[in-house]
Amino acid sequence: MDRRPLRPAAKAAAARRLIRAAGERLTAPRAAVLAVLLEARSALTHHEIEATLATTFPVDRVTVYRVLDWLVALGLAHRIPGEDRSWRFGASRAPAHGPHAHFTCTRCGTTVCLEDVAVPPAVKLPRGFRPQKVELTVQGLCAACR
Amino acid sequence: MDRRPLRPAAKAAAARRLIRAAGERLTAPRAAVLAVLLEARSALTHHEIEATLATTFPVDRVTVYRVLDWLVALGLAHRIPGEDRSWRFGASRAPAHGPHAHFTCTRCGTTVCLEDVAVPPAVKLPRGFRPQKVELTVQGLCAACR
DNA sequence: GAGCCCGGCGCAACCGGATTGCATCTGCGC
DNA sequence: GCGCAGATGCAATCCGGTTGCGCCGGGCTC
Ligand SMILES: [Mn+2]
Ligand SMILES: [Mn+2]
Ligand SMILES: [Zn+2]
Ligand SMILES: [Zn+2]
Repeated sequence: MDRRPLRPAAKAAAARRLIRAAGERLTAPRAAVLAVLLEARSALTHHEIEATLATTFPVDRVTVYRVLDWLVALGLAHRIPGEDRSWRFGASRAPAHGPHAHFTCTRCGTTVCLEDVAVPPAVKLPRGFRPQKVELTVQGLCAACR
Repeated sequence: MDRRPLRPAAKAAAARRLIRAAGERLTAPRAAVLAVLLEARSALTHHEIEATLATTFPVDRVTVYRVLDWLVALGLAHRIPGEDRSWRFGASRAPAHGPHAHFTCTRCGTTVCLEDVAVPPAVKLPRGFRPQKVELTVQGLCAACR
């Protein structure tokens, strides 16, 4: 999987700006984790985030978990359940990051957001069921794995 | 969650018939696990299956895992990834059990197959990506939990 | 700039679903 | 019935994620 950073310095600054704008306490681990998500070309597992940070700014794995939870609660990131019983995290770029589909490669596990795929807003449910959220995931092979 | 059996004896016979028809070795744990799935009104976790069997025909939990894998590989059951990092299993009733959506209650965890909800057959993917399977999951509250 | 304090951090222990290794048992073809 | 490939049971292990707790430091107050 390709997760080369896109303009690391700019993303680090953007991360700090986003945290400040949210009125939250700015700490080095928070900025570092969010910067990694902003730089990434795909949604990352906890392990991938930790590994990316290891070379530049090691952060305790529990802290990474807690920062990710916090980012999700804040709406700055979203959590994507995976086939492999681990979660992947992606930055929520737009302020009101709407529902969107995801693609997961069955071979390498890479997961990307499909921002422009419309998720069916409503499906027919059994009587009395109330929908809250719709999740649409496409599985297949990514361009690199074909 | 309601998982009262639907005609247990008939389902047990159906389970044995399905395994025989598949040309596979018929063992007591296999028949018992498949019967539980056929009787269930919703998709069950490994734990729920084990608990259901405990009263009538206790099966080692590792065996349950292995039987479930085997049923999925055989196409007699399908595996639904859940929000809670556990899997749920449902019998695949039709021989060519097509793609269908699922509903998961965010309160009690009950997961049911929505056999009649059309899953979008094709979504626009990035260049070079090849789709294999589409998964559509609706989260919300079930009738009992509202 | 120094001090305070609450919330964030690191560390170690823990949890639970799932997997693996291996010896024993058994369904079923002969 | 026999034999054996393959299924089962048991114990140990793995691994993603969580919890408890003492220390630390970001940011407000003056
Ligand atoms: Mn996404
Ligand atoms: Mn189903
Ligand atoms: Zn791939
Ligand atoms: Zn419910």
